Amino acid sequence: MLAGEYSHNIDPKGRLTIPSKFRKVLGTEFMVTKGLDKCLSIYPESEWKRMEEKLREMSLTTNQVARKFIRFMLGSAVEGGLDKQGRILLPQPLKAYAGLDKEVVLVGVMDRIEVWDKDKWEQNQAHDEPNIELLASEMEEMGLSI
Amino acid sequence: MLAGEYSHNIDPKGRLTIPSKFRKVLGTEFMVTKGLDKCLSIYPESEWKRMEEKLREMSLTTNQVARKFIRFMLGSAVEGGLDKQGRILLPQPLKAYAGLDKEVVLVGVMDRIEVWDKDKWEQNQAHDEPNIELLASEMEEMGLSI
DNA sequence: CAATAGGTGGGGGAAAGTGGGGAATTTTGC
DNA sequence: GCAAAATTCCCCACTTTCCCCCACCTATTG
Repeated sequence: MLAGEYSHNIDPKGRLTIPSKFRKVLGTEFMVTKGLDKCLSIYPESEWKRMEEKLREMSLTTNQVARKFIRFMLGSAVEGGLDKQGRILLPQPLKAYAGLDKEVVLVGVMDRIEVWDKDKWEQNQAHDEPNIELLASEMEEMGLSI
Repeated sequence: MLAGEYSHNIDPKGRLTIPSKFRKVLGTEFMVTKGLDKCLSIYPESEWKRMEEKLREMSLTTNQVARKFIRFMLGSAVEGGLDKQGRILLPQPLKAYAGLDKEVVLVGVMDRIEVWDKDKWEQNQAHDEPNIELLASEMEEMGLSI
C-alpha cells in the first residue's frame, strides 16, 4: 500500500526522483495522469488496469459526463519510465496542469501516488486540517470507525 | 490491550523509543499516522488492515470528503520500522503536525498508541480533568454508560 | 549491591536524493 | 536528405539521510 509524504525537487532537466519506498511498490510499469484537485496521479500497472476496466464499464452507459471524465483521465495519461537513478521525466503539459515548478510533494494515497506543487499542497493542508475533526465525523457517518 | 502513559524524549536524530510494554503488543508491523486533536496515532498491523479496507471501499465513491480524509490519514502515514533499539524514526511532516519537539508522551488507547507533545498533553489534562464528571454525564446522554 | 532491562546518545557505513557532463536518439529547419 | 538543435537517458560525483552497532546512564529487581 502506498503511503507517506515526501518533499522532492524537480531538477533543472525536468526530472523527478520517485522516493525509493514508492519505487518498490510501483515496479517498472506505471501510468502518469492528471488527477483530481489539480495534482498528478501515478498508478501502478495493476491499479491502472483496474481503473481502465471501471472506465470501460462506464463508457457503455455513454452519458456525456462519463465521456468527459474518461477523456480527462485517459487523454492525459502517459506511460512512465524510470531512469537508472529512479527518476521520471514529466511531460510539459502535465507539469503545467499541476503547476509544478521545482519543489513538489509526493504523497502515497492507497493505490496511487499524487504529485503536488509544494505550495499548493501546504495551502490545502492549512485549509483542511483545522476541519479534520469535522471531516472525521462525516466519515464516521459513512461507516468508518477510527 | 494498550494502556498507560509514558514520557519519552525524541533524540537529536529524530528517533523515538517505543515503551517496551507497547512493543510487545505492537509487533514489528505497524503504521504511524496523523490522529485527531493534533496527536499522532500508531496502529498495530491488524487494526490498520481493518481501517484500510474501509478506506478502500470509500475511495471508490470518490467524493471529495472521502478523498480529503484519505489524504489526511494516508498521506502522512509511514510503515513503522523499529531499529534494533526499539525506536522509530519520525518523518518531519508528522512531527510538525503534532508539534513534537523533544519531550513527548506516549499513551495507550485501547487498540492504538497516541503520541503527544508533552506540554500539549499536560494542558489538555489540566483542562479536561476538572470537568471529567461533566464529560461522563455527556457520554451518558449519548447512551454510553460505563 | 550486583545484575539486568529499558531508555538515550553518537560514530560511521550504506543507501537515497541531487545535479551535471556528455553520448545517443529524435525532432526540426533549411 | 542532412546538419543543427533539442531531447532523452546513461554515467559519475557530491551531499544528505537513514539505520546498524556500540557505549553509557538510570531505574528496577533479586
